[in-house]
Amino acid sequence: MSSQAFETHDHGSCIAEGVEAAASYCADRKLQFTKTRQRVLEILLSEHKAIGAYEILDILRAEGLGSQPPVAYRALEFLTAHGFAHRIERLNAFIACTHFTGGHTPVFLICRSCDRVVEAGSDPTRGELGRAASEAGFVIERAVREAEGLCPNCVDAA
Amino acid sequence: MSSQAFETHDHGSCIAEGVEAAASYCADRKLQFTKTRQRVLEILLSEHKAIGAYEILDILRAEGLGSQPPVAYRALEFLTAHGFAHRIERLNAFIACTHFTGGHTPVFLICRSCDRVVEAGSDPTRGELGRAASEAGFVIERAVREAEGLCPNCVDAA
DNA sequence: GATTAGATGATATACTATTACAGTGCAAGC
DNA sequence: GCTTGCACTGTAATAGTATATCATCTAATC
Repeated sequence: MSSQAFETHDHGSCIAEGVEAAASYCADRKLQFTKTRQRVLEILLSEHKAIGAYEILDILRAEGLGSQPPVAYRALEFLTAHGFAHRIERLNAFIACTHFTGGHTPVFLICRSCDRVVEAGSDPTRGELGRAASEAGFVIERAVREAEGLCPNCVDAA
Repeated sequence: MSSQAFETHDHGSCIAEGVEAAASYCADRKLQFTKTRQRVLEILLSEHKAIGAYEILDILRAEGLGSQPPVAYRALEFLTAHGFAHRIERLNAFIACTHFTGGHTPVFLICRSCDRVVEAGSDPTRGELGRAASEAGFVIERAVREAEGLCPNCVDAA
């Protein structure tokens, strides 16, 4: 399970399964899973780290898939809009979704030492944010929950 | 109380109290509450909205307090480092602290319609983030909890 | 074949943030 | 009084992130 991503795992299957899930989701809904979109998703899946739009763009450029910022941002917008990827606000960067089940409200744990980012599921109405919102009569549409700190591996190393 | 800031309130006292609290905190600790720092705090206190660094800079420039980005960023760094202001990651912008009590882990409710931002206190170890972190053995150093949606006033208006 | 919606290509620009270095003012200790 | 150190300021340059705009293309539909 993905909340275990701080541990070693069969990462090849992360990539294969992620692409497969997105492809079949798109096929079902007649969405265009174009070459650029697929490649960006693969790039995001290649590591459990957040990757900046311009870093992605560099790779696309090297592969002849586009050279201007909108190319990367359009693909990222598609991927995030459909839940295949998430934006990490704290880092102004993006990461592949590892809890792809349709709608969900992710929580992220960002290690400042090894840069790995782990996604965990959550209930948007619970937690401190949900409590504050219900007390104030606020209707949450999107929640950002990101924690920065040290992952178990880096805590042990220190 | 500040979680009531979606409601009408005596806003003049928000500004006066905020500046006063910061001034006395700095005096106690021999921190320099310089003119630029104070002015930036006043600007942030002037509305319960997040304000961008360049918007602040425009005001400083008009008042002859500095014209280059580092002027604004230095003041903002001072204010956020000492808890007088917070950065809203979702908006790449800043807001004055309304729960100034030393150390705390704020939660923000951002109205996408009227742009008002309300701060509520929280316990960093509780909530969905705390739960995910403790399950993963992750040590949280900084938490970002921001919800975007509609405040009570804007829900009623819609 | 005409229309339409979604995707792409390309240019330009806007917005956000940091690095670097020179200069200034002030207080502590000699 | 001098100088040393430190925090703050001034300024220029640059790095990093994101969007607007407009033209073009392509596939599905009518």
